[in-house]
Amino acid sequence: MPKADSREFEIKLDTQLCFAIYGAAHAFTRTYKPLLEPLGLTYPQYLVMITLWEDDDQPVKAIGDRLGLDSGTLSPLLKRLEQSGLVSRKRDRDDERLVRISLTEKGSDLRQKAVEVTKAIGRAVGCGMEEAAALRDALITLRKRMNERD
Amino acid sequence: MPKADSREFEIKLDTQLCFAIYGAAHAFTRTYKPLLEPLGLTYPQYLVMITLWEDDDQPVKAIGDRLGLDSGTLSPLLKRLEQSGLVSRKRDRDDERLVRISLTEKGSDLRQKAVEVTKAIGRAVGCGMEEAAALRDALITLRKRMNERD
DNA sequence: CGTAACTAGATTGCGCGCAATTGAATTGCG
DNA sequence: CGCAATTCAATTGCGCGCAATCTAGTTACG
Repeated sequence: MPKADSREFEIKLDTQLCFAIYGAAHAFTRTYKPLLEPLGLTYPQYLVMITLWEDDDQPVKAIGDRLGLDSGTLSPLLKRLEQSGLVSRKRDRDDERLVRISLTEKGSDLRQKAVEVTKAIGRAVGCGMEEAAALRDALITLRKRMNERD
Repeated sequence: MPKADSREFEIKLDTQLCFAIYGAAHAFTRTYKPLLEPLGLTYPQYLVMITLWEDDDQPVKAIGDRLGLDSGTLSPLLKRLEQSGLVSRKRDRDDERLVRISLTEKGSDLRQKAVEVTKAIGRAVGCGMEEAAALRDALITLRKRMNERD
């Protein structure tokens, strides 16, 4: 039994929740990478495309709120998606501060291939829907608690 | 009930486990950041320090295996830790391919402050030990399954 | 009306994270 | 022994992720 003294308190990597999350996050990106490569997307770009498939024609800010990313991340990312011909960027006529991001036809069509990626990931995760859903909800709860406290 | 056709299959961001992990990982780094700043560490640097507090004088490769990072990430990171005076880097005498990383006295001493960070994170997570441990184990299992399949 | 506060997006700078390449040291095999 | 294959670390290049700063457009308030 370790003493309460700071000099004796152990910091064990394997017991830390944060390290488990860190590792799982990397495992996911590694699993996604080869699946998204044929679509010409990185994982964050894939997330942006999902938000657009859910709701087309959104301002950058809305996408950022949805994904928890700021313009420093999104501006160059969206420029790359535009370069790939998947989205278009136009100023909102009524509020010229806004840049609205819309799917091109190519971007819209990509969704069909993305569905296969989602299914492949489901197989890679290799656990039941309920188990995955429970884990997901626990993580969402955790995130909310952490965001509240600071 | 959506049809099995790819054109109809929905990809809902909020139902995706990967997005929950992605978000939780970012929430953790955001929570760690202000706590680690006084120590002059980033979160990945903190992970490296933990592995060294557990086992001093390790080759770069061993640290990489432990954390799942490669030399492309570790080389510059370790150089910054050396710059901060927390670690030293010396070639192994017996096998000159290896660079052994050791804690300096300053690096060793930092552990006491790190203990307080760990405790603060525990409070921020704001859930019981058993709950956190269960979540952690579920994530470790998930990671293992994903790494096996590719 | 006009200025101050606010908001949206872009840019810069820095630190990962990872693939690919390089170079040096070591091991293995004929 | 000698050469090929392997291993380790460093480097390069690219894409996030985020803080800080900047510019332009909008809103609020006197």
